Amino acid sequence: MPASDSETFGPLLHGTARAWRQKLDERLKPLGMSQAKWRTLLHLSLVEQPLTQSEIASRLGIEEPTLVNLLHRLEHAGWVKRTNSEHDRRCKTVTLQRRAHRAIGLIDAAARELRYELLSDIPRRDLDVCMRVLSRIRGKAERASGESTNGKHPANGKDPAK
Amino acid sequence: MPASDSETFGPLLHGTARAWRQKLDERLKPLGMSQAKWRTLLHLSLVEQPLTQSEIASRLGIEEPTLVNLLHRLEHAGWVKRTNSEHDRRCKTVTLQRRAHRAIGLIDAAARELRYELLSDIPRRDLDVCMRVLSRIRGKAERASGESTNGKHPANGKDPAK
DNA sequence: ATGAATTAGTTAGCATGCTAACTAATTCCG
DNA sequence: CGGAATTAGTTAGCATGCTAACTAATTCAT
Repeated sequence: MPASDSETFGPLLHGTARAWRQKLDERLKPLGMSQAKWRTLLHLSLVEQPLTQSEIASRLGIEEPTLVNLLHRLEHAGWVKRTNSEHDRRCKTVTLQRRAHRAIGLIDAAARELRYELLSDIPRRDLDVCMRVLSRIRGKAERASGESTNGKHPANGKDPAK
Repeated sequence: MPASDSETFGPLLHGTARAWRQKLDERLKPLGMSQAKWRTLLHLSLVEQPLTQSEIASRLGIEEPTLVNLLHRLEHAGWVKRTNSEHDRRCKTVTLQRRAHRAIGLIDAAARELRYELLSDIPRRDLDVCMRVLSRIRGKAERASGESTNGKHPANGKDPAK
């Protein structure tokens, strides 16, 4: 039974992502930060123009209600500020507070340090292969909801209970 | 800048795992199931002896309180039953209900089908490389909490607010 | 120009994960 | 034996994600 038994790919993928996130969260905790919050701040710091909430959600790849919640926490802790847009009264734009500008360097350094620890001794070529495989899987999982790539599988027969 | 910019490895890993889980949950939904629940049932179905809760948590790689919650839902929906152990009154053993035995085949087929769709056209060798890389990363992320591999980074300066 | 459709944001409610702090039972040791 | 330490399970409270259903504002189409 090779280490590559594809039965185990799902759990392995899931477990690796979880372990990485947990490790990062553990390191960011003393800074009052977490991966989800940090990612948000980072995206905000990379643009000049303030973004609207839906733009941010889209960049982060999360749903709007998830972001609303996240922003509540970020705003409450003084990392960001929400401002009603002039032009479109539906929109709010989100800007970083000074505090965030000051902290982002530190936070980013912790993330980069972890990345280095986890990836540095893995051969570049293997990493490349791995990233291509992941991209491909993610692409397929995100595209196409119902349609099987092959014609097989009715994929449903009964709806037990409920 | 190649597609393999290691800056993007974290988000890619995280995003791929999320896309996979979401796709599976979407397919299991009509069966009243989800990835977390299904994994639990699957582990229970692979042993003859009923397991205790702590054994299950350990096999699933989740914390006990997380499992307690999960089992509440599984029990409430009639998938499993909890029984007080005779020998050790602290323990409870968990067994599958008939309903679960009947459904597991269906559920497993859906999971296997998805795995096939996502992985089948990826060259075996690439998949092997990818799995080895992931294993290595997970191993490093799970081991060793504080110790940096290099001596750099004071990694802390202020504990803002809170 | 106005009613329908769309878009931005929110709230409510759930699922899945965590840590901290607790109870009850068992085991370990002196 | 009997108190200390350990183990199993729980509760409480939070973070991060989701969908569904809602309000308010804007845009589109007739």
